[in-house]
Amino acid sequence: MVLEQKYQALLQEAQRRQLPDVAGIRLCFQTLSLASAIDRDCAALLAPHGLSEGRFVLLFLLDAASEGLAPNALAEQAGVTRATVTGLLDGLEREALIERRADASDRRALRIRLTRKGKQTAKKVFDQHGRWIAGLFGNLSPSEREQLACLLDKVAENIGTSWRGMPQ
Amino acid sequence: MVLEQKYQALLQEAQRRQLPDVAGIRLCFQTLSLASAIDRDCAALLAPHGLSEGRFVLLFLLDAASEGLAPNALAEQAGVTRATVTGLLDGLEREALIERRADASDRRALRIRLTRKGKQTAKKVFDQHGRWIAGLFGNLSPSEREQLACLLDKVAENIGTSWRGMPQ
DNA sequence: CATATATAATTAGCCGCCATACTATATGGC
DNA sequence: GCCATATAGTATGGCGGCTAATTATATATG
Repeated sequence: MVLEQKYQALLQEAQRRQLPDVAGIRLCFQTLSLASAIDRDCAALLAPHGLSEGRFVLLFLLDAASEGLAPNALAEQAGVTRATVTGLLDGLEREALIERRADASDRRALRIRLTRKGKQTAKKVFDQHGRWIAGLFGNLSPSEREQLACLLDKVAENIGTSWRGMPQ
Repeated sequence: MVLEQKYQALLQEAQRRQLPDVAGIRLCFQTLSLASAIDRDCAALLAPHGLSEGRFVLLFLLDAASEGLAPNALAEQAGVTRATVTGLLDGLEREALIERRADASDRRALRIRLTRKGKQTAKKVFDQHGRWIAGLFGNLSPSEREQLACLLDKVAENIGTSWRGMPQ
């Protein structure tokens, strides 16, 4: 697997400096490079539909809510700020995939609904996205998948614990 | 391991819709969530030094080049555009970690050098960063590391091949 | 020598994310 | 009923990516 250019540069430097645990560093960079590659692939899949990953998430959430959702609910479910949702909705509205309607009972609030085009796009994209993900991990056997999940969990345990309180 | 909020929402929807291969989807989201968590952790480690990940990479490259480097060389080694390097250098210059000097032999070119503060920061941060990474993967045995690297490679093979030419 | 082309760095504008600050509206306590 | 406080959505500005365009300088070619 090819590391991202920046990681290749960092890794080379780490080797030159004979840092301890170069293998661990390489593994870290490999993980990050894979994730970036997946993100890029996903972005390339979504772009022709006028979607980014953030917009896609909102589209998905809205498609599941036939009555529409308020921006603050979208923000909470997507795990981003309301300000970010405003920006993503601007994009979706430009693409004519959603519409903002005033809420009847609260004049501060909005109700976001998919347009007809939004629903059509959603249908097409979800299908494609599902097959894409299935393809990504399709050549791993069930036991390999379990191993991978287990190893990722094991790494995740260490995050946030490994440098706080370090001698600066 | 806890998935990012957005992935949790997507996964729940995938389950509700009974999409095929929910396990594969979960594994994908787990990988992406881990990478995001690593990035966040790294950002938190670097921020007190006035560094982002991009700036850190340049700092690393510059520390290795005692004679300084031109922005275009930095761009190439870091794998970003020269325009991006200009922005990163602006940040590093604001933090007084680097200085831009005119190149003696080519009046278009610059030579970027670390300041004294830049060198000191570099030394501290590299050390801390190295220990941080080592800690991240420190609880994996050699054989587990090899397994993980192998599984990541196997996933990486599928990227870019799994949706091109799909029935849209 | 003059001109065309290539290269170095920057600027400007876009995207998606964030935090912060603002306006409008609801709501609860006195 | 009035005012403090909370909430909804947005505006603003920063960061770090990108592409495309600009300006200055080098270099190669006729």
